[in-house]
Amino acid sequence: MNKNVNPAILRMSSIYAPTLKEDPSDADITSAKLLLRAGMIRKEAGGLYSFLPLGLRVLHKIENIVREEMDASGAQEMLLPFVQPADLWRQSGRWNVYGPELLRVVDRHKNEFCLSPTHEEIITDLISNELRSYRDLPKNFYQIQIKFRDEIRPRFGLLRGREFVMKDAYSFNATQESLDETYNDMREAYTNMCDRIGLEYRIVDADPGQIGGNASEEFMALAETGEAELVYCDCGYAADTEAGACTPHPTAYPATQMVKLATPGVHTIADLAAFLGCEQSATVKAFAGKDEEGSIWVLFVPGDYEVNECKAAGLVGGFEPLTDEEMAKAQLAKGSMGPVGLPQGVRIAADESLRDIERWVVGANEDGYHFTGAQQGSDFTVDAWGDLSLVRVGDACPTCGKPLQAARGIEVSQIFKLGTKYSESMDATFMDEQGSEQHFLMGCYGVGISRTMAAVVEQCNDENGMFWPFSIAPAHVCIIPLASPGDAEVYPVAEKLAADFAAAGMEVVIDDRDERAGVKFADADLIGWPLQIVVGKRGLKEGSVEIKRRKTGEKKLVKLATIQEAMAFAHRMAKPAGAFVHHLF
RNA sequence: CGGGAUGUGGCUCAGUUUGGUAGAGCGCUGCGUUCGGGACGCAGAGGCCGCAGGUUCAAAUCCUGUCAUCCCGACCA
Repeated sequence: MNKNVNPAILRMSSIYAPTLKEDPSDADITSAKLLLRAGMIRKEAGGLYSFLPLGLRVLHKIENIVREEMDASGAQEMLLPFVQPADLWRQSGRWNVYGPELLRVVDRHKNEFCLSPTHEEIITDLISNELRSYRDLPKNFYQIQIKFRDEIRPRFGLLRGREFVMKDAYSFNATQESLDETYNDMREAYTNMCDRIGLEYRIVDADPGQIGGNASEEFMALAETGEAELVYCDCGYAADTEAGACTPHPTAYPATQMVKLATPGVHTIADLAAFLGCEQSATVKAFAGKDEEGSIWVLFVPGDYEVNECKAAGLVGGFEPLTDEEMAKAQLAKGSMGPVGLPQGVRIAADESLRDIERWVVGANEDGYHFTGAQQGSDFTVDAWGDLSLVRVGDACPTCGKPLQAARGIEVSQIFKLGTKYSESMDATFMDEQGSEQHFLMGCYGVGISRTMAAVVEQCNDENGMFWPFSIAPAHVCIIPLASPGDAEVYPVAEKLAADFAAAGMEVVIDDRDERAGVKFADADLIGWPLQIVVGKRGLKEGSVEIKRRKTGEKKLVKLATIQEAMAFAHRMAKPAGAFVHHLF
């Protein structure tokens, strides 16, 4: 094993980074293909990856940025156990709720444990014993650790692994104002992280969902390959499509009494509107599902909108669409459901916007028939009103009214106000100023570290490979000597450059392999070092080397003397990486 | 968990329909010629064809089971 004479300089001749010419056949998304091809990660099994040296360098850089921002926010780092006793999960009630995604194991004493998918239980248990007074609050603890979730279908490389690296933080606050403050601090810290990492992202309103909190936002890295849909507006508003506020404008169908119409050949809302010669917005769409207790609900939204199942869950308390069999069993006529004459016990929920529409055009709960002019209050009554529609592109922005635009994104992090959900179930309390026991107000704040790495690649790639932002690149500069190792003309210059860069605080790698120029160029492009410096005989004749910016492809011949000056400058200013680039181009 | 597809040297794949004992390209080793955008020649190494049964004189190939991977659906950082 060769000792590395200057540890600040990476050597391609010894780094374990086996690059591949072809895409591995089981890689299904750009980031996975490129990270695998660049020798940064390897797949062990479905959703399980090894990080090779270069990949780990990137991962560590992201971790450190996250760590710095968390520390700056006043949060304190901890490390909680990865294997957790089942009892804690039984206390919180999630042992049964979590389902098969929670991987359960039994030890030699037949005690049950789980591989932690998240750490609310253990942190709450940990601090509840010793964080006793309002004087100790607020506190915010975080850790960077592996999580395990036994995904139904792991895919998309690091974007949806079963095992993944996450930063999770949990805050404990005495008052709502304090929780709001911590939440905002986290929001700011996350904004800083995303900016430093170089992501193109949007902060979107998210669905607090079953976690039971009352506010939540997600940081979405914009990418066509993202799984999440979002709507946004130039004014800065953005929301997860599932959480986006939606204000449809249904129109009234002209009718003064309820009429039952035979509607042969009508199967869809479009058919119905055409049959009646009206806008789709003048009809009402129905959708059946059941709540947590199994009670059946039929939801109604304006005909030109879709039902938002996520929001429905919030309104009626858990929501699952009925299967065809369940609908038949409940005597619901698929395709012609309406609020008039529903079976006993079926409840009705409707979109807020329909409140102002007195008479509806709806199914007659009988195949081939519809009602026009079904009257609210007399022909039927609505049990629950709420925002139930799925926001569409072009809808008015809730803050400024301009038409919303659509995009896709990768959820790289999320911040939550949990409230007392876990402190109540785990009975974690503190003593307030009045000397009475209170449940902690909690917040939780997660960053998908390994997912972020993949998200960056999804944004920063071209036909030749990746290009890393300076802040998280495995190294800043790759020096490429175009000669056989030991060449007396080229190598001394290349080595000197490498040493000078390293001395000035740059992370530098030298491609000292005995490879042809094409191989070195191709690998450098694939791995995505932000800067490449080609040292060849051609340039050296004039005392210069070629500098290439990977991201833009810009190339420039630069005199060695100029580089010396730039390094001296960067050294004086104690500003490494960035300062070089500006001075060299 | 349903529907579809695929498992063949390190990687990407052909061969399976019509059974006859395994191939190509890349990569790897050695020698030579090359050397500013994934070079060329010659000589090599490397596979009980995912696994387990079965049919057959004979199975990568046909049958059964099983495991894994990928795609499409319901869940999620």
